Amino acid sequence: MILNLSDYSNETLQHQLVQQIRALILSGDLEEGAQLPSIRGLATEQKVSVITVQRAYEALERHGLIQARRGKGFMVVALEPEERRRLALARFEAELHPQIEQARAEGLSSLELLASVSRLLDGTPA
Amino acid sequence: MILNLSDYSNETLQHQLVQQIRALILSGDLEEGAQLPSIRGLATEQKVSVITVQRAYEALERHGLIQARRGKGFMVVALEPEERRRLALARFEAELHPQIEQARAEGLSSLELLASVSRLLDGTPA
DNA sequence: CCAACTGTACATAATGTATATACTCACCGC
DNA sequence: GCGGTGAGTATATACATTATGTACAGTTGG
Repeated sequence: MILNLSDYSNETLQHQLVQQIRALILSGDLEEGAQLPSIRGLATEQKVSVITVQRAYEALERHGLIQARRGKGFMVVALEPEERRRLALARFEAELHPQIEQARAEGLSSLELLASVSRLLDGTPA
Repeated sequence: MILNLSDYSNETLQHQLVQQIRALILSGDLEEGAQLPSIRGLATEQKVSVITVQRAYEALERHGLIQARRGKGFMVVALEPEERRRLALARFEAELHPQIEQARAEGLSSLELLASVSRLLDGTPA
């Protein structure tokens, strides 16, 4: 599995794992029913501890994205494309909402924020 | 000082302090040159430990928003309104950028993200 | 049945957060 | 000038979170 973990990131290893596997699932790169690497396999491959992967997989399970089968491993659950889109949007908005509140509290207007977001989005193709 | 700290927030007490005092400064509610409450004073008022306030004030000092004077206390530095706006925008964009990257990695398009942001911004007056 | 692989559980160490307290510096009144 | 008071700064400790390493229990295939 192609993952890009950094020991220098502000994000915990666990969080990096969750985010990157989540992206593979919600984008459809990891298909429903697909088998995830075993906890030990991924820990060895990514040179992290077993518990780090375990905790990441548990978080993804709580998010409803994967399911554990003891003795078999974890696999991707079946989600409609619309449901995947809904989950992605929900996460984005949940993260964005407090940032907007803080920016407003700091004196920025909706117009300024919208212009800022547009600039960030224009930086890369849709 | 009117602050709203919650023991039940996902954010650390320290972070809550930083964000709320930062908002008071950048919005202009706390004027340049204004004296901040002493570390002990604010700790007593907000019923938190002295070190919690100390760490928050240190962070705000690193952000360039306040300055310590031993024996005198901390005070708000002089910032042009345009500089305050620039700082507020920089924070917002720094927080938003990784969220946009993650949302894209999860399969969302720029149009979807822009629509989402607009919805969130339309929820409250500019 | 047994070996190998799987997830799950547990003990330990390091780091971050928060509390309480002590030390040092600055200011002000006598 | 000196002492008291209040300021920031530093230190020890406890707790929560993160990560490592290892052992236990379940599953599968030969």
